[in-house]
Amino acid sequence: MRLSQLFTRTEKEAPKDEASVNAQLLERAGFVYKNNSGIYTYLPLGWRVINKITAIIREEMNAIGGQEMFMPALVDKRYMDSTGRWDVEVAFEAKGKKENEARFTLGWTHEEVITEIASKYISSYKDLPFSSYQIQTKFRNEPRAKSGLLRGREFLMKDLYSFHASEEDFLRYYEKVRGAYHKIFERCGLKSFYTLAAGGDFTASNTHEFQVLAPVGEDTIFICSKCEYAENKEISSLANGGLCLKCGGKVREEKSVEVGNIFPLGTKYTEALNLQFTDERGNKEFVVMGSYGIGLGRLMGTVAEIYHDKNGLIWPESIAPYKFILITLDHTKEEGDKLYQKLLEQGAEVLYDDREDKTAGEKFADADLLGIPIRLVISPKTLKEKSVEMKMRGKKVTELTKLKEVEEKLDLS
RNA sequence: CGGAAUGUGGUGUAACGGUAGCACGCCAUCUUCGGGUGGUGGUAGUCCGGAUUCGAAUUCCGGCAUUCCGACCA
Repeated sequence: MRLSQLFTRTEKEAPKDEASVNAQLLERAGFVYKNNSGIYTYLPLGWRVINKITAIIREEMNAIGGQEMFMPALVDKRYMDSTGRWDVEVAFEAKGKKENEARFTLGWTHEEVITEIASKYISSYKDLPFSSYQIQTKFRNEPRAKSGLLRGREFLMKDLYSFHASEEDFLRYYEKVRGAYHKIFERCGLKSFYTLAAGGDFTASNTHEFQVLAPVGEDTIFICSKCEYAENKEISSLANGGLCLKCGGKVREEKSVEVGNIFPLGTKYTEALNLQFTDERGNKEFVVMGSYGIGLGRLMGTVAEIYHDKNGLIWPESIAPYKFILITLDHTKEEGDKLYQKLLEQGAEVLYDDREDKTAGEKFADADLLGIPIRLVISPKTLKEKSVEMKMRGKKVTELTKLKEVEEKLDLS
């Protein structure tokens, strides 16, 4: 992508109507646009990041047998009535303009919907286990959207649902999802703490959250400094400075962002929607269920909260919108074009700052703000050495690489 | 939903109740060319509705929006 063609532009000053670091940087850099409180557009650069995250999530979900599908965002009232979740506070209602038309909720979760669908295809223990996920916009009328992408009213979510013949089988899968989630967050550059928590509207039993430590987080968790056992403060029996129940290590209190959660649902939904199967002995049993969520925007926002410096974003390579940013200085566009073509031919993801009306300072400042991992500079200075200068975002050192050797020296994939 | 703050060109800001100004951006042009270069000309604004007043960006009332604190948070 040529920067001269990119339709967004960076902003020198932080927007005055955003206080959180993630929103300030992502808006300044042109990754997102705020349409309303808690409602954001992903602009081209931001959408690339989302797609990177999506790809990672898909890989890990597929690896544990999740089958991707896509459910309606308009969820008929009958679904939510089946479990008494029509009148929840966060639900948006949607209906046509005419009187007495069907009423819908804008999907804020899909347990009811997928359970009904599953009831068509699951009738025997042989049909189980089964798990399926989707990546879709969720709508929740949050009483207070806040912190940029961290708590929105409309947001992308990966929701996975699993169905099992027994509690034991469910628990085995639960642990698999746990592993997959840790991998996902790790691949996005985040260290997540597996945290015992409450289930809210979803289930009466305890659930687990994946928490990433960050001051901006709205959750407070207790973590054992030794074994990393963690509990959400809202249900915790631990105390700051106290001792861990598991290993006796010292417990500390931290602010954190809930980037994912996993819920044991038991038979709450399968009973409500009468999803039963016939077991080996011919008995009818209710299917045991779990649901597992990850907010994509929140994940992206959390990465921005953690990976930045005073000059801007610092994307982990795995989810950066582009791996390289190529800058030309002082009328070296011709050589820049050549290298850009070469990189493209090698399949490299490169953002090319070919703007001729910008000074070196502006280009460097933009490269920093955008947070592209590897910066390549071509200038009269480097060309004298028949080289291109390389610098990693967030590091001070630069090194020269011969133009001829770019392909061998750089990992272009 | 309770509390607080703030709404001025695209962005960030200034203006005692009395000419809406500055910087950045953008357009044109010249200049400069390794960390937001310098000049000249141009472009564009008081959230919405009402009230007070000779006169309202400024005061008052109502609304809407955004942010923050709290409640809530699958």
